Amino acid sequence: MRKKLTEEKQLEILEAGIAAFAEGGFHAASMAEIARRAGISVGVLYKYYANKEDFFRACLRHSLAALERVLGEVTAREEKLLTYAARLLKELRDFSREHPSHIRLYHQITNAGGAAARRLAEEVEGAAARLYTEVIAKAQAAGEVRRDMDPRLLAFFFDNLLMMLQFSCSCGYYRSRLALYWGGAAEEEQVAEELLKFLESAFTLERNQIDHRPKAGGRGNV
Amino acid sequence: MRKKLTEEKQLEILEAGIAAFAEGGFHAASMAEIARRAGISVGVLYKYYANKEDFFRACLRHSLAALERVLGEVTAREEKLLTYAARLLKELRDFSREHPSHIRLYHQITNAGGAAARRLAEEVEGAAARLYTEVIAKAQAAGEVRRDMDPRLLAFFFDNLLMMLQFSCSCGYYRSRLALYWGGAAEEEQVAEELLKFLESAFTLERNQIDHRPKAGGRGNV
DNA sequence: TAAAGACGTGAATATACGTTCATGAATATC
DNA sequence: GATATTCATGAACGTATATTCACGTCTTTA
Repeated sequence: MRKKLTEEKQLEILEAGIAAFAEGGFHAASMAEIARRAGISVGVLYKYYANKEDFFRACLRHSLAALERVLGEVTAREEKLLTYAARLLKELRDFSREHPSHIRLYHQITNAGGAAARRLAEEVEGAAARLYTEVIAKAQAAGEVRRDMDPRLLAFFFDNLLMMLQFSCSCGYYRSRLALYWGGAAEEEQVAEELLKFLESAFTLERNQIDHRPKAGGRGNV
Repeated sequence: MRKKLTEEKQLEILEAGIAAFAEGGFHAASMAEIARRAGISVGVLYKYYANKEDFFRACLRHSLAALERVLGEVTAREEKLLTYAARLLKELRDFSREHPSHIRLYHQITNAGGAAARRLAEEVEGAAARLYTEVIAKAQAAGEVRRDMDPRLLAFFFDNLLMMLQFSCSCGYYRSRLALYWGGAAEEEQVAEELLKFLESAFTLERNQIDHRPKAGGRGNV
């Protein structure tokens, strides 16, 4: 009997799907085009996956698993929050350099891709949310980080900035948007470095105000 | 002769298109469905617009114009940066409460919607980029804001946070993502307020370091 | 009031795409 | 080497939808 598709070939198919879906979303990608890209026939797609949506979910799972692996590898050790953030940033940057389509695909599901897809993504987001919140809460306890803000919101803003940096490196629109701000030859390295400086201040109150004003409200001015 | 569509009707059509395109992107929306929503026949759509893409661009233009108007109304007066930011935040929040689809549509074109659509969006983004950068540079000159970072990047991070807040209020995925962090009953007001605190610190270095270290690099730790 | 012109209508058309299935090639078994 | 079995192939089918156009209706004009 003819051999089944090798595992590498199956991964190749998933990658082709991810690339296709990442470009214009679920509807824009066509099964025939995906098959052509992967160097197989449409029939094979339907032998391995029930239909387009099923295949889409498989692509998504594959992509999110990779993302989750990165996140897991950068578990917080005993270290300063900003050291952790710097490590995270570097890993994410490496990841999006190697697999830009994965980031683009993630971005796609943020505005399309049915309830099932959304739930998958929310699993990863949820894990990140818990992780970041915990790390930040610890840093607060250690007196490293301001205590006048809820750690959950600090984590939220932190993740927002991380996400936008990812998108700005991988997604077409956000890339040129960054160029609008920073000029054509955007040095991602430098942007990441500056983001750390930005975060450092954001996580800190002026030193004489840490520990002193657990409910700071609006104090004077900048 | 039968009267042409009133101007209100034409706006209604645009709004129907915006709502439809905002939901699942260009491909997911169907002309027939849009016509039904607007209470007209498909024929009319093709009398007023050459084709689907032309209509899409018209929707986009209409939507972006509204956004640009808001941005224009909140021009920076002589005031502290954070006062400006607070005003901007409030106006944007009002806008996205009234026209959530406009925000969602904007979000859509960040990952689909051809080169022409992208150029339209970049016009608005470019205007915002220039505006924010200038306001921040002024604040730096006035000694309100740290000088160890490029105003363009400060503006970039600032806009990133604003955008994410908008999305978190208007777009389905981002709404539930915020809920992951902040719990179900997300009080947008409070998130916005806390964002201001976050920004306040981010824009500031510890006071004794303002003006003293124009190239601060990584100083100690949080 | 009648004829002409302007305009909206929605069934009909063409096309693109998801999905299926009859076919044939490759491998295993004897 | 013959047969059976497994699997990929890609043309064919059905459906969805962008687009068109012959028609009907309403308004103007004389």
